[in-house]
Amino acid sequence: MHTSLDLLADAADAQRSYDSYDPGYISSSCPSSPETRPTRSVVASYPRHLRPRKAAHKPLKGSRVTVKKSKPELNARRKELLDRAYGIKSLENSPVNEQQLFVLRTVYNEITMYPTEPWLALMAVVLHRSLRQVKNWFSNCRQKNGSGEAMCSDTLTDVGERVRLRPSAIELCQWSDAFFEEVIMILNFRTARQLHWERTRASNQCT
DNA sequence: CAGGCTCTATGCTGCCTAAT
DNA sequence: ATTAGGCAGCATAGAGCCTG
Repeated sequence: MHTSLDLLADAADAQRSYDSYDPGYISSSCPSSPETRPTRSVVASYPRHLRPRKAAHKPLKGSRVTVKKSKPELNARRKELLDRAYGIKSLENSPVNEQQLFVLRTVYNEITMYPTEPWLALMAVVLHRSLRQVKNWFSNCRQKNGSGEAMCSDTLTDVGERVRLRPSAIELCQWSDAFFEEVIMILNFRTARQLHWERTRASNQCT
């Protein structure tokens, strides 16, 4: 499997190679569909799923970022992503599958421990998890691994928004929503392909 | 089966920032 | 300067899994 930095470098090359960015290519039928996600609830006949829960947090209204200049198309794209992310209904307490875990860990370890809301929404859409689940995953990961504040530094995106990124990610290139999307799509696709190859090989060895 | 561990989700609190 | 809103950190609840 390629290293995470390889993937980032590939995405950086991809970004440099095209002029017009078309953000509409994320298909609703992404590889990590909900029916492929193993859930404890399914195994245990949904015992917890059917039980009443305390009220969830209110949806977040927007990340606290400083915008130097606004881009109507960027804002429209973000609204679309957020709408789709909020529309995802994941099973409660369902653990992330192998593919989702690899993508999330790569972002956490190689890019940022503090993704902005648009980036969280993008990951939610691509990985087919709810926005809150992705947000909780990062929150819990920081909790498990310590705050790690010193491991991320402030930097500015192409539209002047402040984000906290890993030093290695800052060195790579200028970050933007489009570039992050490129990275996630490549990462998700390669992970899906790799896992498919490994499963195929394992089943062939069994027969 | 009990106890410990892990993972996900929730509630609370303090801090920060933008708005007034 | 004050205030309101949002976020991160922390503690903890609850469920599943594993092991003895």
